[in-house]
Amino acid sequence: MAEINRAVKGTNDILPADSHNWQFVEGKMLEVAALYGFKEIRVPVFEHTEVFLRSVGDTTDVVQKEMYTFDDKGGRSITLRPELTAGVIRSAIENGLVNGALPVKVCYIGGCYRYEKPQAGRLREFHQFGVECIGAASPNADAEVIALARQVLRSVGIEKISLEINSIGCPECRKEYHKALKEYFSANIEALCGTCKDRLERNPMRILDCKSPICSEIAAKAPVVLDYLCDDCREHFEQVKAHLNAQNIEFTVNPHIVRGLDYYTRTVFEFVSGDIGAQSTVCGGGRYDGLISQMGGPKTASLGFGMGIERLMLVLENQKAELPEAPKTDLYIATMGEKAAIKATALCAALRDEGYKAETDICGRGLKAQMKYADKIGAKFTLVLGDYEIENGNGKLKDMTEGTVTDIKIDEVVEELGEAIRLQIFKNIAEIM
RNA sequence: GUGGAUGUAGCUUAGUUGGUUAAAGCGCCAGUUUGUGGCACUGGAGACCGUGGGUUCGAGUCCCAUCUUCCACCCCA
Repeated sequence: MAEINRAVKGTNDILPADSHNWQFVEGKMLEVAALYGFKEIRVPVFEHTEVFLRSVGDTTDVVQKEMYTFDDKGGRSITLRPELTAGVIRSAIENGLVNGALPVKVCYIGGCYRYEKPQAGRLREFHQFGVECIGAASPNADAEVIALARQVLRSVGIEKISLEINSIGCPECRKEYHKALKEYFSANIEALCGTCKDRLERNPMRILDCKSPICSEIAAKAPVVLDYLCDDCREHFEQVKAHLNAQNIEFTVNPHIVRGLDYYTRTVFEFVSGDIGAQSTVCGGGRYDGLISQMGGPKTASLGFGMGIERLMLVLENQKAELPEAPKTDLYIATMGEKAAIKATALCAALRDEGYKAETDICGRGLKAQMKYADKIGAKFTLVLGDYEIENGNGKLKDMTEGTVTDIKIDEVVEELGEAIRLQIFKNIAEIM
């Protein structure tokens, strides 16, 4: 196929047959976030490249090899956002939110862009839902944010998913830990895989979640972060766990989860699914107490998470979760002849004013074809309009699931349809009971 | 960036050891006395066989390159 009708590698279309699922999921996300007092924030898809260098970290893979960066016509270096936290924090500082009432609770839904090789659950354009809780230092903030993520997952129908948490400490205790790790791995350097040898200098914590069997065997006996936490960090982590337990949120402490973005401190967590292939993290987040000052704002303890919507969709699909059906047309008006077409236009307008989904033929097709179409789109009712109905004002309303027909007055179609739909709903309820 | 698999109508596929005008099912459109969808029947549209080279008298079938999609590594949501 020619390039003109092919989507860019790693991008996906959300087609009309699926869009209602996205609307459902996104609706739940905003709804649940609102329960915790989080309001939506919308920030640009691109930022000055510097925003991401400073926040995500210029030694991370995301920055080093995955960013869509270009110069605009004014000579600015621009980058399509690889994640949303950086832009949201930039906005919070720029607009003075961090100087207002704290905590600032915001959430977002939007596209992110990373130049990676696509595979299951990984795209070059993907969508994230996330929250940022700015100016909340207490451990119950951590638990609240985790609870929010969990409630979102449950509200869309995901029960089977596990929560893993860890603390990677503050810059103070991490320094000690890094030293201990380097010593430990240096002693075993010959056995490590190639990438891990590199990681030893750059970021020794990454060796902990290496999947090579030899490395992970060595890593299993490595010093554990939790043993190196300073008193404050340890106490914070204990409190986070206590607040999670208080809400009956199950979790496992996994000392090997290490987030790949530089800004994380103390609490980090992931929601992981075994149902979607190798890219199993559906939601990842944590605390970033140093980020805001690092970006030129006041020192403000904060945290948040990002949730991959495509991955969440995969989980729903693979766990065969039940999603609401797409909304169907209430009434399809099949017409025969010019006069009927004009009448149908008027009736549809009246129905739509009252909030009913009404459609009529706009292709100039025959009656049979129109009925077929009404069937295909799942119309609840149909009404045939021809010379006869126009002349004496009476018509037959057909219930498409039952096949039954009732006489109605054309000019009272709004009331008649409303009544018919109510009857249908009662009947469905009666059947369920 | 590395490795493996893949590519024939909108979808799912068939296509013999290379041999004329590339098949089928589903879907789409139209008909089976302009008055009622689901069933059946009939007909129709729709494919430069992913793309570009090469081998050959001849390539959807063989070779090379390239791209896409899928899976894994790396990394992340």
